[in-house]
Amino acid sequence: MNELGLIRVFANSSRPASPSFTDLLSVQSGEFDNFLHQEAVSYMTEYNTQREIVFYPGDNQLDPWNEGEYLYQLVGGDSAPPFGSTAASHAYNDPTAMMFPGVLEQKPNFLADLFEADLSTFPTLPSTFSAPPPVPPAPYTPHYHQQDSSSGESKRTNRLQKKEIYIKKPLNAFMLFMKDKRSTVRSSIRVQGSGAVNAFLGSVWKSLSREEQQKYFEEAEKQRILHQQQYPGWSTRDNYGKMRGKTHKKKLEVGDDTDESSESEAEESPPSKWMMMTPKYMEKLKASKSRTLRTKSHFQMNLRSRQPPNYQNST
DNA sequence: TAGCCTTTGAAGAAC
DNA sequence: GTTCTTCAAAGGCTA
Repeated sequence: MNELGLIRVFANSSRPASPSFTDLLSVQSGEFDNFLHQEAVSYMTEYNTQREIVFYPGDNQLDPWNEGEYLYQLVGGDSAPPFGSTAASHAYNDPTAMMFPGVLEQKPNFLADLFEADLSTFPTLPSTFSAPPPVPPAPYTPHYHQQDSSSGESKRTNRLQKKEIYIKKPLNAFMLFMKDKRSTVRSSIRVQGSGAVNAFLGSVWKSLSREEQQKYFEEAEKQRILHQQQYPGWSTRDNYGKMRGKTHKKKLEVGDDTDESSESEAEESPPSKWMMMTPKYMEKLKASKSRTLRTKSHFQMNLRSRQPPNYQNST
């Protein structure tokens, strides 16, 4: 198992739409190896008032998603204790010490020092740095099952399948990505519920390059074609309404925009810290300030701008 | 035990 | 043609 890990530390509770994961993937490809061997801090960036530190104490081949990968986010902001305080020390020492035994024994105030330090003294990627040839990506081997009722079926579709023959929609690229990465992320960020995990994976997905997303689009297209062959004549409309429940009712209410701005939003539960860190939440916050008469449906459409699928080249 | 939450993408419905 | 809705997965939580 690789003894690798990374820690991302945010000085504030908000952060911009992240270039960070792309940076991370650059690390994955080995670009920063020379630094990593020498420095505990692999990479750090600063944008506006945020500081992000990718912490990588290891010298193995990098793959953030391999077994042994750890990701921890220390959320700062108003409610976070000041760095250097006992509480803060506890907050970041615990997971870090657990992840990187020995590191903090040598540098007990490591993270606090980082936040006090002059960023310019830390290693960044020099423009003249000659990166080694990129590591070719491993062949994609998804470890999930399609139409396999024996493993982890969703509660709702499982229920429906017991009642009648129910053919599920093939998974799209993002769903495949989530299925592939969920377990790793869930164990890493240590949050309960899939909501936060999915929110995080959504932001990760958007930070991936098209090349990195491509394998999932290709796999989704393969599954779509296979599904078409297996169930000729089947259409997604066949499933319409079969999941209908409170969700549907709620969305219908949202569609009635006569008073949605006052009531439905007032009834929303406050977002978690984690959610407040997601780029989507920040977009939402920004949009809600300028919103006047738009309906919530319009609002959602704006956030979820569509992009043409990019699997055409793969066939 | 049903539904919510939360994400993106695809497809169909509605306009 | 554009906009909107639904459903794919996951599992802890709530009513």
